Amino acid sequence: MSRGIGKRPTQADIARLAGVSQATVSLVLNERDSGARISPETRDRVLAAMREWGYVANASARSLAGGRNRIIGVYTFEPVFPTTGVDFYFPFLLGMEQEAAELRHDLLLFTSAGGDRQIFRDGSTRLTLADGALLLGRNPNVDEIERLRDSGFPFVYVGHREVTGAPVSYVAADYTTATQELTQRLFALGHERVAYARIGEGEAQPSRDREKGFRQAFRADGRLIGPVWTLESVQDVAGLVDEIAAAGITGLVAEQQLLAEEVRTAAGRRGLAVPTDLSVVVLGDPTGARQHEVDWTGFEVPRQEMGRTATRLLVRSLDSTDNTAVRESVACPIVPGGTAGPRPLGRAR
Amino acid sequence: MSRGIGKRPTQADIARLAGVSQATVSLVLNERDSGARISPETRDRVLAAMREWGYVANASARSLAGGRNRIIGVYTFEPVFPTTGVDFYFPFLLGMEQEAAELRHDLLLFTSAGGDRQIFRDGSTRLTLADGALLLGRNPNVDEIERLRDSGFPFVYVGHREVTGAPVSYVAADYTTATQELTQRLFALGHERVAYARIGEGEAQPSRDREKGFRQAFRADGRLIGPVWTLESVQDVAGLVDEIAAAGITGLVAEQQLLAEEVRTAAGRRGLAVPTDLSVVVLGDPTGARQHEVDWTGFEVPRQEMGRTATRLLVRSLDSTDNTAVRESVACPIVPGGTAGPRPLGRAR
DNA sequence: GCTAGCTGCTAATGGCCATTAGCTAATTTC
DNA sequence: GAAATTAGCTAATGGCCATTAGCAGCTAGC
Repeated sequence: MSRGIGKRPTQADIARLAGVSQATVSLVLNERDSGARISPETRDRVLAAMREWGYVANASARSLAGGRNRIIGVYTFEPVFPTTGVDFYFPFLLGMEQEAAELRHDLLLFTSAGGDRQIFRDGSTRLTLADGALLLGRNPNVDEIERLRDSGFPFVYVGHREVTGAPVSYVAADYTTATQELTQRLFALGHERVAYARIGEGEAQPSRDREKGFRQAFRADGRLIGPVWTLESVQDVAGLVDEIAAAGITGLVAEQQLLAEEVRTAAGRRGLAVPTDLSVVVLGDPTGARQHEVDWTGFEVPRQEMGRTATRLLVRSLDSTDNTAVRESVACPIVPGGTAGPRPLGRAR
Repeated sequence: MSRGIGKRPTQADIARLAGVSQATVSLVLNERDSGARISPETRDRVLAAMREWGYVANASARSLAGGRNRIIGVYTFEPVFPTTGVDFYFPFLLGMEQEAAELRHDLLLFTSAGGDRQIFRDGSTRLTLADGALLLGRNPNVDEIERLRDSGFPFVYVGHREVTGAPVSYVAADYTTATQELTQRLFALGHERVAYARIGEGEAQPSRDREKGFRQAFRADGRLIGPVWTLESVQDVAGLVDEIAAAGITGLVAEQQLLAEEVRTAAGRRGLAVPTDLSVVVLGDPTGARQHEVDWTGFEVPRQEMGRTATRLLVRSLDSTDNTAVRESVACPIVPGGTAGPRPLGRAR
């Protein structure tokens, strides 16, 4: 059955077999409504030859000649699948897959970078095999992103990315609005003294976006902005709870779930229960989360939807000639949970 | 920054800029230990031009010229990610990703087929963009597999595949050995009357492999082969339990977890407890499994390892010129569980 | 001064396809 | 029956790169 082992037939081979020219084979194959016409007999002869010899077009040559490839590259700055990131990345991928399938594109997962993940490698990048790319990762290499942007290669970053120079396209979760809503929900529950806390330096974009939402909530209500505490590490939680008690805080907006968990434990030791004495909302970042028993009030990061949106955006920009940067944000669904309650009464202090 | 929007520089452009020939650019880029030598000054000039203009090689042209692409296609006969299959397919993908990364290959996920998944489409397939492919799916289209085999395109099927005509390469879980072991384990626990049961027609390869293991266990022990029951649907479980009781069966080898669950429930209603009165082992197929409370004795399908092995096999066959079909099987780890106990004593019947 | 050998580069080719200008033969128009 | 049109095809080109044969200029050897 297997003819000419190791070498697949080309259009030229088929042409020779069918007694036509290579161009005719190409025309039959692509069957456009272009000027050229092919008689049914010739067409059938060519198709028969293709079938008999198991002709399959060489996709590389095709893309070289034609341009589009209908392939979307997916590049992550951390290994996608390998264990640690599995739960984090998988929903993004899921969304991309779904949308790509609908838009009739395939996904090329760039995984081969190995240890030090970098897009460019000896002045070359495999990324360009695809028509465009979706970039992913919490700790991207900004230089490389800028270089890619300057190369004119179309891509969409999944996650909020601001770089120097010209802007890049991205899809971001709308942490700001969600944080604002959660904070206002605390206000609505009667909390007067609401604070924000995080672990780490808060320089990352997602962190800034969240804080911004927190501030907006106050501004919208015409209130004086509540305290924002930045802890260096989990060790400092005890001190944080001291401050909470001292300042009479009854509503806490916690950036990380880990932080919320620690606060809950530490507060418990002081006889403060969540949410009876202290309401806590969590801002969707499951980093280092340990337990899953508590049903935290907070929001979800719409990862799957972000994957879909990014894909849609990318394909749209591939279809158009306009290559200005685009941004889109995706709403974060609020999770009601059970850790935000009414302000404790009679707690004068 | 962005020069010549929409068009990336080619080697010819760089060559013109650096005052050399296109071939020189290519040589600098690839820097092989081939015959050609380039002086350091020229090299630097070229590299500088590449950097300045943001040169990136066109991967399609490269693969067209060079041959290998270091891309492995992944094709599934069912959508990979979309919800239902997620848990099923993900471990395979995980294994493929890991192995591909180690072997410095990228993964091209063919997802664009849309509703009716078929490899060939108007006489063409995008699969060949990759150097080879990994095929996946419980309900493959056999015609297409045969056609792909006949086309000479290298691929490895993940799962046991027998087709007509020439054989194809595959990696299969060793259901046979695992089933044999489990059955023998029942023997070792003293069970004299051991039966096999499944839901569905049992024509699929995995089903046949399991039954084979069951038979081998008996043969190895020189026993008369126990009954094999094939149920049409879950409805028939009550009847099955009747038969079990009537035949004095104390050890049951259940193909599907769903079946095991139903048997356990139905047996319970008759006052038969698992494993006190009836030992049940499950053959790794979680199809339709509902609950997870019971710690079934059975085996695991080593999906991740299968993904790795298939990838390794494929790359090895790409590296060699020999393209005969290869097979490999991966052992299924036995899960001790708690549903297989010693034969009930005094149960004369 | 002539040859041999080396260094450093280039011209040319091929890989497979899509596209277009243009050609031939058949058919229609007047 | 000549001119115009049309149907059906092909030759040629370009897309970007890797590879190889070979050329020009130089040095070393005798």
